[in-house]
Amino acid sequence: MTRNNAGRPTLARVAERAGVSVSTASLAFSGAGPITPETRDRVLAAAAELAYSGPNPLGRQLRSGRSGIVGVIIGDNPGRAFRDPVSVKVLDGLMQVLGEQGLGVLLVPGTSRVEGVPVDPLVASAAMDVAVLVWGVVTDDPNLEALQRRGVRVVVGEGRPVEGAPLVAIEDRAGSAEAIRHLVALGHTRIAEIALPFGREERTGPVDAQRLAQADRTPSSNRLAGVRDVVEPVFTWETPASLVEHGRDAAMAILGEWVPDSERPTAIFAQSDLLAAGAVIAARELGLRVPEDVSIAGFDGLDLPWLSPDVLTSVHQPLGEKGAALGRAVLGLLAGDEPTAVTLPVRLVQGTTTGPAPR
Amino acid sequence: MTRNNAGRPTLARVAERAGVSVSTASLAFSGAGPITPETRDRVLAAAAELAYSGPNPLGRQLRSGRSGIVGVIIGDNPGRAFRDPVSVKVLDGLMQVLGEQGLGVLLVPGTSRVEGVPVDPLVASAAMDVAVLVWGVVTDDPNLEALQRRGVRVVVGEGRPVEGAPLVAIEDRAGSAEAIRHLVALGHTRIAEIALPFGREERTGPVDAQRLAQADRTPSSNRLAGVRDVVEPVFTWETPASLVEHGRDAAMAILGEWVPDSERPTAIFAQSDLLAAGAVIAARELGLRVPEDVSIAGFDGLDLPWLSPDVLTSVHQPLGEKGAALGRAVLGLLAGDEPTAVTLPVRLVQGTTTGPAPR
DNA sequence: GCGCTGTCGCGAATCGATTTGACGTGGCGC
DNA sequence: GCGCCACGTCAAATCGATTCGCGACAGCGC
Repeated sequence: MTRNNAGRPTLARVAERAGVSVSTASLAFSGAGPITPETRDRVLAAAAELAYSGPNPLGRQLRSGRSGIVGVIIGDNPGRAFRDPVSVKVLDGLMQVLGEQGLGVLLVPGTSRVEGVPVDPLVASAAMDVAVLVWGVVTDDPNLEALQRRGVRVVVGEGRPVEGAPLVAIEDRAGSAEAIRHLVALGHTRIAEIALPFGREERTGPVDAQRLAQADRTPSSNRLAGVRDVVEPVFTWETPASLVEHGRDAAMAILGEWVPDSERPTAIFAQSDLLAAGAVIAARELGLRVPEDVSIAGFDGLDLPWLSPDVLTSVHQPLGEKGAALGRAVLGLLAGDEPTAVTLPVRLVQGTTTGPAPR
Repeated sequence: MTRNNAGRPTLARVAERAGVSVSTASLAFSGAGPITPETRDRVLAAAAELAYSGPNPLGRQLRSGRSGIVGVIIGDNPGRAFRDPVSVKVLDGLMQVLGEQGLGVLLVPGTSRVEGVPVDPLVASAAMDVAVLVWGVVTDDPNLEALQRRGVRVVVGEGRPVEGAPLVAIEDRAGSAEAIRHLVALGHTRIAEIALPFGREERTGPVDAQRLAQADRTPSSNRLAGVRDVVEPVFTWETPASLVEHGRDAAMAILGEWVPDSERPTAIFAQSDLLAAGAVIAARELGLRVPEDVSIAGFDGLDLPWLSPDVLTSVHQPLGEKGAALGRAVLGLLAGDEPTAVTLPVRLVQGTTTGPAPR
């Protein structure tokens, strides 16, 4: 096994060449502690001659007990997780804040690829100072358990509260309720709903009361509740992920020809913008006009240029700010602050996809 | 400064409790070396009692000289980098391969946020065994220089060859040429081109010969060359990024009303599918039929359900496989293999967006 | 019963840095 | 001129694990 850094100079060699002790050489680089400019320059000169490019992070990390790495547990492999711009924007805000403190983001798959092993090996043993669980922590989450057992502190985004862990959430319930009130105010009475995955296992298809009772995952369960704070939807369809094609499939089932015109929902509330966009596309393909024949509202407030000329009516959530709040929670944890819970506000923004109910 | 792992048990404590030496306890966990089942069980039992969850990765890393971390230098902040599904798919393939070996992916911004500092602090000092430069290495790339100075080995994707670094590329030039030949065979003579960023600084707008001579970045410069292997485009527009809105803007300029019908290009080749999709949307908005009035071809072979009912004619590249090849290159480097260059094949797939030239 | 062989556990060195308390020196105050 | 203080440097301990070579002990064959 070739060692990774075979033959590279060490601080000891630099110190020797500069004619100082290792401790002094360390001071020259870290700047923590008294040292005369001449001594430091001598050390730096020696370093330059040896092509020494600064202290080995591994040594520093062991000594300080910190890796400078924040693990981000993404619900699935990136191929799926990052197809949704929502995740990307949150990650962006998070990296922004962490980057300013020199902290790096380690991407960790949230599902195990290996049968019989509950979590990814990285969850179980990669070096990280804090882990961020970005989406949908469920009860008895195996990742959460593994991390806590290791003593890795955790920040939770959009999940159920975890003892001792900061939580960053948004007003899922109130926002959903607001969207529905908007539809009701427009005269809609037959409102259908396209839901994000809310159960432990993935399913697709219509949802009945029994299935609904198993709603366990956030944020979908909160959004389900928000809808029901206002009306009982006439139809709910469960999707396996927040993707355009699933929204399209759902809307096809909701609006398809087999539904008598008199019973067809006049409005659809989708729990994400990508699902809503899929619904718009399905409506177009079915020859239905949006919003004259059917109104469609989403959740997230994404900018979707390809849906042009339509602009989604959507519950806007501050995605970058959510990521930033997660980042600040991480920093707080590292600084030893008491964990707190943050709930960010949302706001309904009307686009062109909702209008008065057809008569 | 609170140490991160204050009070957590160490291997030494476990060994003490189990009544064995530290070295034996280490063997119990690593499994490398002879140890009787009874001894190992005693150690594991002691570990369980102390809630010791396995060797501290930091200690292990220092000793082995390896961090188990692969840095992925993303050209920009993730907010921009991952808006393109191309990046996501490559990252997915990469993580797949690395994950199997227990290697983690550290996301590193490729641009510095701080004035005067050429690279992100993570590039300069984060622990990583190998760095992957995924997109468009330019000559004198500051990231590349910083990494090489540190002695971090590098894998290059889609860039100019780097001494001692494995390279993974695709047949950009041949693929572009094939797309153009397809258009020519359909009778198109006035072909316009929408280019990915190809210069060092970002620009938007029409491109003249002088600007073209500055083409420095891959893969765009190769695709430019491929087009010119077949015909000279009548018009080239440069975009700042591979995004739908930029493709739309470009196509608006190319197809807009100010262009006399007799001079309007009858076909557009875009260097990415997102750009091509933007062009399709622009054509729709301008009331032009695709492909009757204008043919549009892209590059990447993305699945774009929201472009429905259109399906892009596109040069398909094996994105996941590209990521996997990058991953294998990383593993090869770590195993000490001689670096090699890989070029993956592409393949033109006809969709519904190209057809015979209008007469 | 002696010696040889193989197995398993142990001690100590090592990875590369940080940090603390001690020490020497030179300057200054009284 | 003596003593004290401040400043800068250094030696040594420490972080937590891995690994190598040695030694002890048990079993076996003759």
